Amino acid sequence: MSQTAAESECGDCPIRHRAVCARCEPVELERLEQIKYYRNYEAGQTIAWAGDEMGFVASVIRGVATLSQTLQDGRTQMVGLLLSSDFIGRPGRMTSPYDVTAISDVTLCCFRRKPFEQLLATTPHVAERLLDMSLDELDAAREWMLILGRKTAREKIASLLTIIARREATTGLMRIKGPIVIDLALTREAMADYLGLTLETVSRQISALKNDGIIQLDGKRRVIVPDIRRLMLETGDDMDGGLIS
Amino acid sequence: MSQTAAESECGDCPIRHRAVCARCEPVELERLEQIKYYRNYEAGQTIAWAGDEMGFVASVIRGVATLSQTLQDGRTQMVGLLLSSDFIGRPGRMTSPYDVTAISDVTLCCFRRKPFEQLLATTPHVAERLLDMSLDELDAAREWMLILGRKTAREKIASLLTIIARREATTGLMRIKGPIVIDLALTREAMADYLGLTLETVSRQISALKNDGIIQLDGKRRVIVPDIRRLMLETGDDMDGGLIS
DNA sequence: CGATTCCTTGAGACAGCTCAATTTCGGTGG
DNA sequence: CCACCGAAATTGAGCTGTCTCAAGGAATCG
Repeated sequence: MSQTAAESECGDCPIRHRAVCARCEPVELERLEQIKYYRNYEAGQTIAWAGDEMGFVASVIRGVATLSQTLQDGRTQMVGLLLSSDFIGRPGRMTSPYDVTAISDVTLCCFRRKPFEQLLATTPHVAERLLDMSLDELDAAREWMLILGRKTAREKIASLLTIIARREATTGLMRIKGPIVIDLALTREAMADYLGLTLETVSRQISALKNDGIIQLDGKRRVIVPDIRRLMLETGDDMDGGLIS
Repeated sequence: MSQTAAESECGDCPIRHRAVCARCEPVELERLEQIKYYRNYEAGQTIAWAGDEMGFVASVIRGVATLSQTLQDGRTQMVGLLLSSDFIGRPGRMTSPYDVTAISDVTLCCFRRKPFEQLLATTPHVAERLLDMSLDELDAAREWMLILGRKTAREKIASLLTIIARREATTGLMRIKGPIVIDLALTREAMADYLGLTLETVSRQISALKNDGIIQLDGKRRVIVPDIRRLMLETGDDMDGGLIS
């Protein structure tokens, strides 16, 4: 009764073809449907603390969540940025080793852990899809490691914007030419935690990119990229493979 | 005919119970056995360049290999450190996005790609194990991201030594108390590429840890840790969960 | 025993951090 | 619609950890 839209059937789900359930047959989907329930979080709310027991795994239907780790003295590093269709939780593990936080309003499609694990063991399509998604995340983590380890502050900002633009493009319509509008759910501090910088450095580098005409700002959280290729040139990446045409 | 020891059966394999084949039934093992072959690389040899086509996936039987990425101007970041039993390659992808390099003498157990993928699709135990290993690697990558993004040079060195000590301990016998001997296969430069530092900074910080009595050196590549807990205190990590007793 | 590669150590430069004001934005209530 | 408030972002000035450039020293191998 809480949200009619969200409580709808898997067939109508906006992430049906991208989430962990993407390859399910109707029969498998029916089994998933039996163990699923929706959950909402407000921006800023913690979904789970590191070490907490989590009774479910979940797909992000809507909004942005983060995984992050903290050192003794409070330094924190974001280690996962979860957008719609991304998967939360690890089968076979009761507790999350990371803090999981909603940084915008978030809706999750949760699956009770035990039945989900049984499903994994019995239906190949879920397990296959989860493997693929995990390997994609591993690739993303490795790209992220290059950013953290070897890029300058300016390159880090350009890389983050490019990554988000790329992901938004995959979801909606892909356009190489013409201005791209990026809606950052992230605060400057969250960007700093993503990139291993301070929020002041993030702010300075965004200003610098703006002054160089590579990006424009519309309010605090919206970035307009007139020419994505100019932005990509700022990432420092080897441009061999890529979406250039 | 080339190496009698290496050409032996899976039953005698030193990584039998830890590699991608760990959970295989005898029947499955037999199928694997049909598509496997061994390959050797010398220290320093490249196993694959980024973008190269790789006709196989493989398990590391012996030695140490690395995955690394390079920026336009030559800056490089290591993104994977592959020890014995680790898996190389991604099912469903023809080319490696990373440079794969043997940094010591390496023996691989290779599986021809196509038959391996068929095996994946038909035998659940290989796919299950691969999912688990991938998720472990993802966790490792995230720990690594924290190191790269937020730790000081000294903390980075201490973390690397702790990680290698931990992995060697898993292989052999685990000992919490008493001196631990770490055989680094890595040069200072490789450590720098791992940690996002320069080799000079690595050298300086190792010297500093030595001068503080936290480690001792035996030659260039062998480190003796008299008290692992003192080293772990230098990592900056939150020590809540861990192998303390 | 020379040559090569790897490692150590030093001195100065600089990118990004810290600390400290302001300013801007977005919402809220009058 | 406007005035106000708090959170978020910007900007400045000085500091510091790591990098850069450079010179030697130690191990390893033919």
